[in-house]
Amino acid sequence: MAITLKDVAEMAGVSRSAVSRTFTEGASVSAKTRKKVEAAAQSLGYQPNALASSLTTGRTKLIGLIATNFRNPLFLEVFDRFTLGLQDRGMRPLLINMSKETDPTEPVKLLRQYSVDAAIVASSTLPPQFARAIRDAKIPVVNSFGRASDAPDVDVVGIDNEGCGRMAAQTFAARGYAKIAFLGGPEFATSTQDRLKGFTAAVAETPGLSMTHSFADDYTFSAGRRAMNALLSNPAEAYFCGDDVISIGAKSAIEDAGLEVPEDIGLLGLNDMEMASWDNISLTTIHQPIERIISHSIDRIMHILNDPNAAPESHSFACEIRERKTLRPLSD
Amino acid sequence: MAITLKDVAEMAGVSRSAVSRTFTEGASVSAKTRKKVEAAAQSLGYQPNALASSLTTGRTKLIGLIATNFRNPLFLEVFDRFTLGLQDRGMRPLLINMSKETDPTEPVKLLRQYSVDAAIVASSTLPPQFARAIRDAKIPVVNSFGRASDAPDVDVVGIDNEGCGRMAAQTFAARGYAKIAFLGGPEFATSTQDRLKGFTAAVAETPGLSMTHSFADDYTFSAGRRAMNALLSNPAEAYFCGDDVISIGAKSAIEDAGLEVPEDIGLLGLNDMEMASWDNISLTTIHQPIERIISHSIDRIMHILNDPNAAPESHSFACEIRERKTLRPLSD
DNA sequence: GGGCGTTTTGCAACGCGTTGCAAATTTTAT
DNA sequence: ATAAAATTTGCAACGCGTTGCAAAACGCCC
Repeated sequence: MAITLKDVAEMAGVSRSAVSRTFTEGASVSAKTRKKVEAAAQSLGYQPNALASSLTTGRTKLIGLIATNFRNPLFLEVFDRFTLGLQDRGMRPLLINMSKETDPTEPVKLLRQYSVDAAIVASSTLPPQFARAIRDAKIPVVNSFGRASDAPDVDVVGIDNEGCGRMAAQTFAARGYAKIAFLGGPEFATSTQDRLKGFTAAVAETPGLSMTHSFADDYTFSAGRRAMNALLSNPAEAYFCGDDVISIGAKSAIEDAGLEVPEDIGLLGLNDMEMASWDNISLTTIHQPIERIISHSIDRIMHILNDPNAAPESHSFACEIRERKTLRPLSD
Repeated sequence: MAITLKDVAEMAGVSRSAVSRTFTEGASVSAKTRKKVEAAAQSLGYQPNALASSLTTGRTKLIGLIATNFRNPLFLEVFDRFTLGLQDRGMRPLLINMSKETDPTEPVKLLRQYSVDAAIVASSTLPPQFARAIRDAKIPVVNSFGRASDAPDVDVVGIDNEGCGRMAAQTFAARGYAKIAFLGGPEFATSTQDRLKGFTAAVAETPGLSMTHSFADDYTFSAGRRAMNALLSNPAEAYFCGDDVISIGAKSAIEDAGLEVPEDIGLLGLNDMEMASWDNISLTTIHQPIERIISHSIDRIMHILNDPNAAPESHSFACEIRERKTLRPLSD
């Protein structure tokens, strides 16, 4: 069927090894055989079979890319950057959709069946044990958007969620909001928990601040809307939402109730996805440096591949406020 | 390193073939050897190596999924549904990002190196020759969101773009708009061309209608905004935009200029992505049945895999208007 | 031209499973 | 119990490349 090594070898009048070596970086072939082989390969349209070669080399250049939030606009950028970044380094992303399930058994099986070189868990909602299960199967893994740790047992790169929580509360305080609230994403997510922790701590440290908290059960417009509707009977002055889309849903509920943002209720999002800056949305939000998170994640993967015994590291990037129109201006 | 067939065979005290057959659908193994083998496999944690087996079976269950519009929110649904649909059928998507390039040589090489069983070109902007190049490499392919044809040389599933163009013009006419316009997506895309064709035809057939046309150079908010800004010196009464995000960008430009939608200018989108229905956007748009397009695409792929000589088919789904708030109500 | 050190080359085995075939075993029929 | 049919099993070759090793070819020096 397809053209193989052997075909090229015969046509070029050399051994199969010679052909193999011409296609192997840094192998020993004389200029003249290389020439012959390349000519033959060219004329036959030969493409080395990456999977066959992986059998002996043990490298497939396949990277499992596991994600959960397929419907969240943030992931447009995430997929775009991961695929491009991996492609640039000669790796191929094998995409695994875990939005329906959180049990690691199946995906781990799959990663092994396809002998991926490594896996990236790109999710802020999968529990830490998910990535751990992959590591336990001896597959190098980094958990992007995961929970930072001082003593990580798996590589993690993400943001400083606690810091974001603090920043949110401080931002509210600086703008004169006193009765503030945390409207997180799914409660079980570590990112939500950590942000709440930071938020709560900052409130405790700042005189005059009081808080309540609640959660949206999904990173969606309708979940945000639902959650805010439930709060409107006795609303806080400002809400720190777990995500931009949740914020937008919340805003919709607020406006439907005849209230205004930011006059009646302030809203602070998180992520800074592209649409947050669109002027009919114009959401004040905490920017997450996705580009850096992803390029660092890929760097870690490549690093671990070169040094399989590298100790796991945890890296969290700081975030910053993007001032737009859903929060009162700074009070002076 | 990893557990192999041989290990299991030794532990179970049977031949390698026996083990292989236990894991092969419909192979002949007695109940008692199967039991022994399964016990051994279980205790060793054996996972058959899909890539090694692909060598002899010729099937990898890998499907190349090629996309271009990684930043368009429509693709959230596209990726979600494709990955889930393929997973359900035991296939694995190998994701290829072609947003930076349109030359098929590299991706075709890649598809061959990884011996994908088939490829899906999920793009309305890649030219038809792209999918054709894959077919020429003897890789089964379907072009989702591609250009329909009476005599397709590649499987295509998409929407009736010409019909959408007509529908847009007729919708405008029915609402009393006379001076209407087409604000397409990228001009080179066949989808844009076909819609323009249908739009133009319907204008010609309908007395009292006049039209102009122009293009946004990308499926983005800023491209839509830019394009509309250029038109505002002498605007039409209503615009049929090539995409919802373009519409949203256009709306932003209109409102910035102090005009109102739909009072001053009507806007009709296309795609009906989730955010179009959010009430702070509330875009009247033409709904594209993505779910059906994708499930039909996957069905075609599976069909071609079962019958490699299946003649290419072209299937286009009808679209329908989703009435919201960017167009005047029906005049009676 | 002979001797010595390098490079290049091919052989053959290997990686992990699959499969045609013939031998061995089990089942069924008599 | 025996013969015939049906099933199950193992052997060995194969799929496509890679790689350690020894042999061959090359280059260099005297």
